[in-house]
Amino acid sequence: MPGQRDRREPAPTPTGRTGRPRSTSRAEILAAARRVIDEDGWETLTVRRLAAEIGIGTTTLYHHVHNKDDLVVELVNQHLDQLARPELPDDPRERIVVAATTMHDALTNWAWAAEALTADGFIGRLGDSALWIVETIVAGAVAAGCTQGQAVDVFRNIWYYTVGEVLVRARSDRRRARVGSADLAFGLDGLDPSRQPQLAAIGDLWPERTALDLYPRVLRIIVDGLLAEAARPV
Amino acid sequence: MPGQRDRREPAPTPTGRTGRPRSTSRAEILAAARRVIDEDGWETLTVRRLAAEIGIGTTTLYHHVHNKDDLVVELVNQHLDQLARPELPDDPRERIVVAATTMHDALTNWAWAAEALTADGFIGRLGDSALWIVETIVAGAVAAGCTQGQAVDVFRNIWYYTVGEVLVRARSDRRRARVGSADLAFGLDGLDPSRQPQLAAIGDLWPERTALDLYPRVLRIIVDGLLAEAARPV
DNA sequence: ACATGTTCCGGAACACGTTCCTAAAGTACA
DNA sequence: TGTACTTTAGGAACGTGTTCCGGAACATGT
Repeated sequence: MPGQRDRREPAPTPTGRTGRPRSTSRAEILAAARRVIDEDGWETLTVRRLAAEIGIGTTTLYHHVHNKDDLVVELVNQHLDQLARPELPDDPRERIVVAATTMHDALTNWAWAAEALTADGFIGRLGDSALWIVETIVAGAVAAGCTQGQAVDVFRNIWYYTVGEVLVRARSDRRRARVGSADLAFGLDGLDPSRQPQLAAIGDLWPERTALDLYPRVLRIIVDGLLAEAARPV
Repeated sequence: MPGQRDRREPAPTPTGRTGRPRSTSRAEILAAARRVIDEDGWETLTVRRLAAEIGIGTTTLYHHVHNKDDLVVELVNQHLDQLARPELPDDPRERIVVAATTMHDALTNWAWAAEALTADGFIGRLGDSALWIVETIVAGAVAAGCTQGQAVDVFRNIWYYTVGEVLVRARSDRRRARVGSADLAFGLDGLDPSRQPQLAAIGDLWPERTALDLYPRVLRIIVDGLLAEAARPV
């Protein structure tokens, strides 16, 4: 019954392979996904929509991709792949900062990438293309005097902070878009000054502060602190 | 407009009300949700299951709760509410650390609480019971010499780090439980030593390092750094 | 008693991600 | 040519969160 589709079957390719030939490829799926996102936005990327875009059955996707998370992680990988490799400074500490900032910016600029961060064990699914960042940070920490174990800690904690920053910001943006008001996004209105005097006093300062991008500065603070702690004899 | 903070009405409004009386209450729903989680685990908490537990129609839930996220956030709020208020030290810096650690521990100990963190604008939906933490941190920063704006920054960045830590750990745990192997959880096996020499060398050190709980120490580093930066004249 | 106004309940239905299972479309060998 | 084997395709169906809308259940007015 199926197969009456007008999709051209790929070349016969009599290369020793047996079984039914694939009608589509993982690459084609990823490309279509990017197309959907670019054209109609991240929110419209559903499995069915994606399948329709290619002209294949919905469930056929699952023979090329484990699940949607997998697909998104792959998209982010692909995206990080095309990232321009920044010039790395000589100072190991600065190398760490540059590498981390690169990844941070890449994740922030593509809002939908934040979705991938919540996928189970995202880091573990990074491709070679993104691993250079991890490698750079760990190597930088070692070069700065850390043991290997401490270097892992350095990366992990940088990663924690980065993920949190990207995620919280992305989620707050989404809520702000839905609610409409920037103040309401953080809900710091209508609180009791007698119980939360400082918060009540701050009030409208909050959204204005949230607009600031302090990532590089705070990142430096964290890196400095971690390296200093590692150097300190226990 | 949403104002779910000032919802203080357990009584079903005895008199003067017109219309059909409620057959259930928000409180009852929350209690049932806790019961389901405690008995059969967080994963089994579905909208239908919850409704069945109470004996009401599935969609009736949505007249008492905006959506499932809302319910979870409320559960976490309720949970933070019952948290023992720790004794706060005199040193403002230490007060910050204690407050942040309290929230961190609360979120880590209840794995399902991590789910709430991914809800849009979680902080903005915190109830009075949890706001004391925010207040404490902000007030502590001010007491330590920060301007109000800097105090907001201090809290925000502590929050970023905390969310990232909790979330990444929770997600890694989940993946590890599914995959089985601890090494695979971070996927640092089978990488190319010529391209990622440091990572390849580290190998099995990773899971062992991940097991460490460095939150308090790194938190202190961040707090110290942020306060120092705030004190530094620009 | 009946109509009106108001509030709440819940079944039907939808879109989503995902799994199962059978049929299709090839190759390899008789 | 036909039969066996192998690999892919995709429809049916499930469980999920969520919305719509008709009607039930009350208080009040006539």
